[in-house]
Amino acid sequence: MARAATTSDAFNAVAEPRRREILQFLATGERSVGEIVMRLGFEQPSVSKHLRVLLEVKLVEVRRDGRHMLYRANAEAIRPLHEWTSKFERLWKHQLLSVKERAEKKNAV
Amino acid sequence: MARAATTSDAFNAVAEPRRREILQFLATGERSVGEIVMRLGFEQPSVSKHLRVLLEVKLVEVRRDGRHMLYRANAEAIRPLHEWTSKFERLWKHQLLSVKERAEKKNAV
DNA sequence: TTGACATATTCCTATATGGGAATGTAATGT
DNA sequence: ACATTACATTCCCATATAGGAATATGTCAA
Repeated sequence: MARAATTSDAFNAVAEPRRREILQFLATGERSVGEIVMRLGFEQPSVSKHLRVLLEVKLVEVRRDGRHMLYRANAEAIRPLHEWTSKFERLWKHQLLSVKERAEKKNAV
Repeated sequence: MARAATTSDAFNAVAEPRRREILQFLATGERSVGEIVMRLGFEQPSVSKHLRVLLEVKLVEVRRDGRHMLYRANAEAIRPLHEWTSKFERLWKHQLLSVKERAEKKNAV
């Protein structure tokens, strides 16, 4: 089997750095494709293709306004990622503490 | 260009569901490859290969104990993902609120 | 040394990209 | 109707998988 499709879930969709940039920009508000192109400096077809992937996994939503397609982030779809990573929160806090303690012990000697 | 390598960063590494399962299991403590195979039921070579990817992006660390290789999660490496998703936290709380408000308005009528 | 156990690597292959270039489609103004 | 603006889609291709099967490597025990 090959790698799972980028459209298979939010995890795969946000693995692409440019899609993360687009999402972050959209977090500041609804934007047209042209505005995204202007801001991020990617090729227009590239932006359209990335938006399609984000749309398929519902990370963004669209509405038409005349000739413009206005995209907005759907933060709800990012929540599962946030929750998954949260499972490790306790662990990294603890691990950081351990490192700190070892460092202090060293200094004490 | 093709898709970025799974080993290019943590985002790409955790896009694979099985690697997420392995990481979660390792969050409960240090485990040998055999234990992971037993617990998750994947083929041993598959587990080894996934662990290699996780290792390359430093999501796990290893040490040898006799014939066993003991892997543990390095939660620190997951933090960037957590922080990236956190950027949308305010947004999804707000969006949820909007949905709720619309629902209440509807009920009020 | 030999055998058994534990893990890693290699080879193979179908599949899914992401970028670039070119082209298609939809909506608006005149 | 026609040109223009704003996006979307298609085609092509180099590249990177992930799984399965087979094999290699490393470690300990007798």
